[in-house]
Amino acid sequence: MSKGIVKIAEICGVSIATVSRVLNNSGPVKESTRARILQIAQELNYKPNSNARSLSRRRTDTIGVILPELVDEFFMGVIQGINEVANRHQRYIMLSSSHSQRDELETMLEFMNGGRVDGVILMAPALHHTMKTILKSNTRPLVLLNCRPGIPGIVSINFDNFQGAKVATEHLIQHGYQKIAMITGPEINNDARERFRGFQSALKENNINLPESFIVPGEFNIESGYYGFMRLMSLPEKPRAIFAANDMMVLGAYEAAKSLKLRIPEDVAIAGFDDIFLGRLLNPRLTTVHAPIVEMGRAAMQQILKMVDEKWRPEEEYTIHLSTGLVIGGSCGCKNNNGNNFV
Amino acid sequence: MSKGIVKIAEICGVSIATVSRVLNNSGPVKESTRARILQIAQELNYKPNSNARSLSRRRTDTIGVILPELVDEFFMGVIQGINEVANRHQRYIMLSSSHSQRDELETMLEFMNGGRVDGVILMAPALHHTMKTILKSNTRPLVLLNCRPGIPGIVSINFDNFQGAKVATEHLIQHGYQKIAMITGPEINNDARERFRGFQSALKENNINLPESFIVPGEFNIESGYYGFMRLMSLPEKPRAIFAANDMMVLGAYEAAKSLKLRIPEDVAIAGFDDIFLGRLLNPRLTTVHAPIVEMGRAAMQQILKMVDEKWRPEEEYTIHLSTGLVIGGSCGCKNNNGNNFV
DNA sequence: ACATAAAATGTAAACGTTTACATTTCTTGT
DNA sequence: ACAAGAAATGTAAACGTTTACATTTTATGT
Repeated sequence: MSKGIVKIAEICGVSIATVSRVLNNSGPVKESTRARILQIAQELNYKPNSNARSLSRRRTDTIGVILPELVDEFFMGVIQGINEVANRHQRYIMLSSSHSQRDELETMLEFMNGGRVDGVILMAPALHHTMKTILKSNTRPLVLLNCRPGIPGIVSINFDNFQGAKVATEHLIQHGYQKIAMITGPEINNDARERFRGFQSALKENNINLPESFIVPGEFNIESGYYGFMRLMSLPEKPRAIFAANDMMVLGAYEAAKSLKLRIPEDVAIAGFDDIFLGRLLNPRLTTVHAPIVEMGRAAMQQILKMVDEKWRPEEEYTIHLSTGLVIGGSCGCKNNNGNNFV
Repeated sequence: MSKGIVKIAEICGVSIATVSRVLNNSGPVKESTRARILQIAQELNYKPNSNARSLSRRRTDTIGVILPELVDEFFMGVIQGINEVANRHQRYIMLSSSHSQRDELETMLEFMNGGRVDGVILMAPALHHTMKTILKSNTRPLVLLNCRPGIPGIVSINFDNFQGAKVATEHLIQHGYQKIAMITGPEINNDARERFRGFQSALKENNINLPESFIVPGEFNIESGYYGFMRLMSLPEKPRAIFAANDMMVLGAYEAAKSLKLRIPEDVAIAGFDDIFLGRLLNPRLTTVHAPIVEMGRAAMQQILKMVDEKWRPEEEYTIHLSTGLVIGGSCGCKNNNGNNFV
């Protein structure tokens, strides 16, 4: 027997066009037939075949999301925000996390040219140049997370890393520390670079000298935080405070401090960036910059929907900065009055 | 001008059938034309339209994944495993996390009848009965995570909660503790029930009495762990050891212990379940049961692909148990020799 | 050179919708 | 009762593939 819309049409003794009109609320249909069709559809448990539908309408109601990896609390937050807005607008999300850059490119190509999605949210703190050329062709709406490629017609969303880092650093300065070091993030990472710039800027404006040795490179993971801390503390002239480019590295630093029997913040103060869940459990609680990750996911989805639904495209490069905020714990030297430290 | 496969056909001066054959490696094609077609396709940056393709082949190479919420490290792990296998098999994953049960049902219906996916992985520790009726119609391959609905033809994958809980409890018993309490999980949660059963079983086999007051209900979150611990410690007869149904609750318990100035494990020993990242950072490090979450994701994807590709369906109810393992920290009373406690 | 089979290619009908356009059926005012 | 316009419905052509079947071309053995 016939299927889908045709079946309904046969049962109701109308044409498929009428059925389609009812199902999509397009064009006028007599109330009685509308009701009848709706009822039969209900009874048959009918759901329109989305492939046929997408083929015809040339849109899928699906947004592709490409993330670098799926390991972090960080990505979880972004997905959560994306999903939230997607749900609200009845969109589906196609998720892909690519381990290799090869995968990333392949997926992007598929998304851009394969008709699988209406638009793409790409999170890529570091952009392969082949990817850049792909992005320039710019076939479908695209929102970039955590990077600014300088390509017209593309929206990118970033934390205000510069400002956040600056504020955190200023806070350390206000405590009276003069010897402040930083454990940076990977050179290629856009966030990392901006955070470093913010740090520098704060020092400069306060006329605080920054010796080369006070800049140690990290990799955004626990281990590099550990070794970064160790390295700083083995300097002849030790820093009094450390700003770490992300919280993960702070975890390593705490561990290192413990094994060196250094107290935080009495011997060395610390501030981080991201405001991961764990930071709130540290003892002393971590002073850090809150990165609004869920908000980033939401904003990304909202932007992409705007582009898809309203065919809106930015004229030039268009960057949204999500403002960050300082979360004060005890690690910077502030009196830490919260009782959330389990450990 | 014409598009897609037609365009290629025109340029190469062949029929679309030939192009299709080349692109899909179906049927024989002369080597020279094959090469030619492939080259043109390459030049045009051609990707087959997946909607047309799916419509025709009646498969989408996409697997739907429905999760209850997207907040936890737990879900992240599952997705990671799913994604890993999906990548390897060139499949796409459509992710949906539903906050309301209404959403969950709606999404399931769409996935099952809308032709958007080839199969569904559903994680639902508690199953709405409407969902059960939907599942019985059983239109597409389905893998259930963390629940066993007792419906034939459906695969479900679970941690070996019973065994894990039993082993953990036995470990506490081996330390010589006789007064052992448990903070349980939500009644409706399948994992929670099984873990409780394992706990009971261990006590019973060792002839240890379990007073009613030693069973306090929790909600799998930090707060309930906190209050559960408080409640147990305000009993006239306090437990010497506590088994918590998951690690999140342990976090609350640690906090409570701290505020009561009770030492772990000297005053009260603790064991948890899940082996979350955080547990390794606690001081003392948490003794817990490792739940192989990434493995669960992988297994789920593998099963669903088996069902999709080989049209395999289990005759009856079919449950896979992923074995758990005890991770020994210091919270149970063991000498904790690892140096990973940052805090 | 010819019959026969194998290899290569082409034709056309699906797949299940949407939608522009055409046609029929109602209203409504006269 | 009729014309004119509005409302309701129908027809058929897309959308871009895959694939069964038919046809043409090429290779092989005699």
